[in-house]
Amino acid sequence: MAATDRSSAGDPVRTLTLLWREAREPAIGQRGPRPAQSVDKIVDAALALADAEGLGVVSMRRVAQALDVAPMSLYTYVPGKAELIDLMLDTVYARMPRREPAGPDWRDRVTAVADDNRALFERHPWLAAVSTNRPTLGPGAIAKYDYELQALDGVGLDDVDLDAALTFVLGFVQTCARAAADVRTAQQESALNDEQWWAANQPLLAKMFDAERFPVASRVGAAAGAAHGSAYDPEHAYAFGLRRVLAGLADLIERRSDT
Amino acid sequence: MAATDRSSAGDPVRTLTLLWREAREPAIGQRGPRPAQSVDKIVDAALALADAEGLGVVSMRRVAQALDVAPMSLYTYVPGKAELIDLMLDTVYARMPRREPAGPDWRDRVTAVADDNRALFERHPWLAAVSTNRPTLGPGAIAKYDYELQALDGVGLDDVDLDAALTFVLGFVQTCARAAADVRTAQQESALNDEQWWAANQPLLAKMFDAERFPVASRVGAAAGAAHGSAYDPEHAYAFGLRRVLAGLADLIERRSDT
DNA sequence: TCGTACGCTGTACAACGTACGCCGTACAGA
DNA sequence: TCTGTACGGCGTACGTTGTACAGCGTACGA
Repeated sequence: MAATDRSSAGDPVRTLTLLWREAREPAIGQRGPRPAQSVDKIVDAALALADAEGLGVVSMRRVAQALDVAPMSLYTYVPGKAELIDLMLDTVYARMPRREPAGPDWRDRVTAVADDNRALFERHPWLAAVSTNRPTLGPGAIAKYDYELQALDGVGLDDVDLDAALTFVLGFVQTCARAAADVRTAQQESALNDEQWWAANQPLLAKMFDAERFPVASRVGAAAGAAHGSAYDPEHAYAFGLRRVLAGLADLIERRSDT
Repeated sequence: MAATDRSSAGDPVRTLTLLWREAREPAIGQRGPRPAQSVDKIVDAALALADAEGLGVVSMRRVAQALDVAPMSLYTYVPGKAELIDLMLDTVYARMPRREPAGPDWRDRVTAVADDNRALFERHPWLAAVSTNRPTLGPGAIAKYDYELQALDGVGLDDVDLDAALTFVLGFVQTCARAAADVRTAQQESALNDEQWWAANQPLLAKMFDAERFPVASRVGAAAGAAHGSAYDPEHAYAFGLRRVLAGLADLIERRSDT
């Protein structure tokens, strides 16, 4: 299988029991050598590797090497790489801070949720590269869900809207984080600074910002580029977007005027 | 290089000239055999493959096979797979419909932009699997940018906010599309129907929806699951989110009361 | 003490992107 | 018309990935 870095393939029941650390399936008698590793050790090693060098270097061989173990030994504990990534995800979810509610104003509480999630993506940049964040339904994900729902609980939304509102907020943060990560990697892998880039693309830039073919794009693109110092400013996008998100939710919470 | 399915590595100048179909670098004399393929033929073949069978089967070998050509021949026209994906992206952007403005109300115009983008992700499901949508700055991307900006031009936003607002809308649609794609693939690869899944996970479900440990999650999760018939309903998430997005933008456009 | 369950691992396979160098074609210049 | 050479095409090979499989040795249950 040529799996891209996606989570969770294979038997979903097996994945779930693993996430909840339910009894492993042999485990009847305790014959044979005692396990020298553990699921947690493997997940921690993979996490350390991903945090330090990115998801790209997280291969089964590399994780095994970090544990001083043969690559195939990992498969004694984990069904495959997809499940390992699921475990990594659930682990960082479980370790997120669970503060006291940020205040009586739901806006402050939602802002805190958004900021915490943004910080999560900053602490673990590889999160933005995991293609699927499909709810793993592990203990960490559910604890996170429970905690974050509380920020919006009691403001008068029914439960269905409550769930949708949280999904909306988290989706926004994720999009921002991914965009920010894209900018970072783009900057890293092109060894060009801005000046060199503009010089090298001089002839094309005229076409790109052709005010006749693309009147609005050339005008707005120039203005945005000048304001941010580059084509995309993650910080500004987050600040702007969060205000829109809060205003959008306010319309639902404080007015309830639309369906 | 262990590239995941991401776009654009290598020399960005080369990528840009390719996107704009600028003169290829040899092309001084016209010696040697005439090219039997072309960039466009290759991109079209890759697009057909991706549309039909997903991004996972788009390998250089497979694209070459579709063109009845040896794998390495593709490298005569395209520097590598990353650039090929950039070209695929820009091509589908270029082919998006460019309608007349949807009406005098900016809400209708923004809704049309969102719907068109959602349709794009539905027509090309592999788009959701491309990890990076970093602006390729190809002709298609710029034409799309120019066209979509017009939906929000003239409503009283300054250019910087205009750019940010569009980014905000498109980010929302992208998040929805990715989530929807995740649901689809999850359903496909687990051959379990809902009933079997619930039966198999019976013992774990009690823990997962433990009303003592996770009071809010269990309550809201149950309500949302019952309302949608599953854990996540892409259609509902899109409808809900789009209303929030419009309300969030309205707060900026019609009130301009916050910074 | 012995059988066996089970942890561990070496080897191997299929698939990937792509570097390298050869082959043959067909035009530019003579 | 002839020839040198630029260039399209591609066969081979390398390094990397996830992981199937079979064998080996350990340490507990009986």
